[in-house]
Amino acid sequence: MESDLLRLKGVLAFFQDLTEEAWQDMKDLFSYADLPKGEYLVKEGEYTHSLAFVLEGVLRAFYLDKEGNYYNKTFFMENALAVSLASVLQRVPSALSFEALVKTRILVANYYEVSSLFDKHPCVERLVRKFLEYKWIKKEQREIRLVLNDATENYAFFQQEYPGLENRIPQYHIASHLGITPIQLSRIRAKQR
Amino acid sequence: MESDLLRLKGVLAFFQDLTEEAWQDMKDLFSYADLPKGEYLVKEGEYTHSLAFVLEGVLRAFYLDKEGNYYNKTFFMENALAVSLASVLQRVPSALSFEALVKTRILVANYYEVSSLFDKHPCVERLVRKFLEYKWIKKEQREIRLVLNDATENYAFFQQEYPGLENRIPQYHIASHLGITPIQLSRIRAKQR
DNA sequence: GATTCGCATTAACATAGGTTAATAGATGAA
DNA sequence: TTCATCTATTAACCTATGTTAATGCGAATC
Repeated sequence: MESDLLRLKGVLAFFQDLTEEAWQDMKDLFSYADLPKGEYLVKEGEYTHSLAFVLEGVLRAFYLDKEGNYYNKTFFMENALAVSLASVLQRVPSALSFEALVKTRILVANYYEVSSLFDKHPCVERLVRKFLEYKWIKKEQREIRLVLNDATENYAFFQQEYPGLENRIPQYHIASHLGITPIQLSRIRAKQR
Repeated sequence: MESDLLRLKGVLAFFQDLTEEAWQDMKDLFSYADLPKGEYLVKEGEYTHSLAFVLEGVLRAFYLDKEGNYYNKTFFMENALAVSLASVLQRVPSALSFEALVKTRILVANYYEVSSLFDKHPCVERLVRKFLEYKWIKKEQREIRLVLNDATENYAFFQQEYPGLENRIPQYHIASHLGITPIQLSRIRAKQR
């Protein structure tokens, strides 16, 4: 549907306005995909080129260590752009996996096809640069919060950052994102009531 | 001294080999600076363009919140490249301050002069890109460690990442980097003995 | 409808880490 | 040297969080 592409266009414009010609070339690179609950968009260890725009649903990007502990790095709700940046930029296997936590509908492009527009449309390269800078700042702020704040404060921040998400996915996924156990998250929620 | 520039060249080559012509243009952009203990290279709130290479000494990059709590984000020892990336890339005031923790000797360039070499020497732009990717990976790994590891594990990692630094700067700076109090760090060190 | 399973909550106990205060060693200034 | 200051350590106590286990609820399966 046309309105899905318009939503994408609007989100991209938050980072950088595109010329009409750039957008015409860009939008053709996206196609629809449906991810059932539990399906992976990117699996750890795979080479990936996916750049996904979430139309409906929720994805998580998570890291798994040798002992089997996992860490939910980021959630992607409606209108979020999901990409395994380190992997795509360096063309190395992804250290992260991306999984649909509910039935999810996305628009997905091949990042390398997008980057092939850079020479023809400098505004696309600028968009990517600004997106990277935005992610960099977000990452830096998160690092600071993890060190300076306790879990109660981080949970309050989570609720602002991902409105309503606490009612759409299991609590243990949120606990992992906060770096605590589901038991401790349950205590924090009990105090909040 | 020539050997100082050669050290810089060697460190840059870790990221990307430069053509001889690029290096000739690049090295002229650097000049010496001496920072007495306690002096700032970059102050929070300032616009900065500094790209510093540490010849001798230690710098810290730290963030200060409204309540006066500070967080030592990164230390820069010999052969490290110190730059307030978010600030330089976005040309916005730095959220971080950079301070010499001991008498420190650096080579310093204006990042914008370096970036003006991009068109003439694509290998310089590639070097910067690879440096950013390297920092991105480091940041991601640190985020994972902060969430999945406890302070004892993080201190062990710190000792590997910054060999010998625990004997060159006050313990409370290290505690801040680990997100704990100096008291807790003292307990961890006592157990280590 | 009965059963099973996944998930959230709670309790009880253990450990990690924060706070305050006292102490002592090291450093620097007079 | 002497004094003041800064820093690290330790103790005592408190809070946050982890671990294990029990409970109960709700969704999915049969």
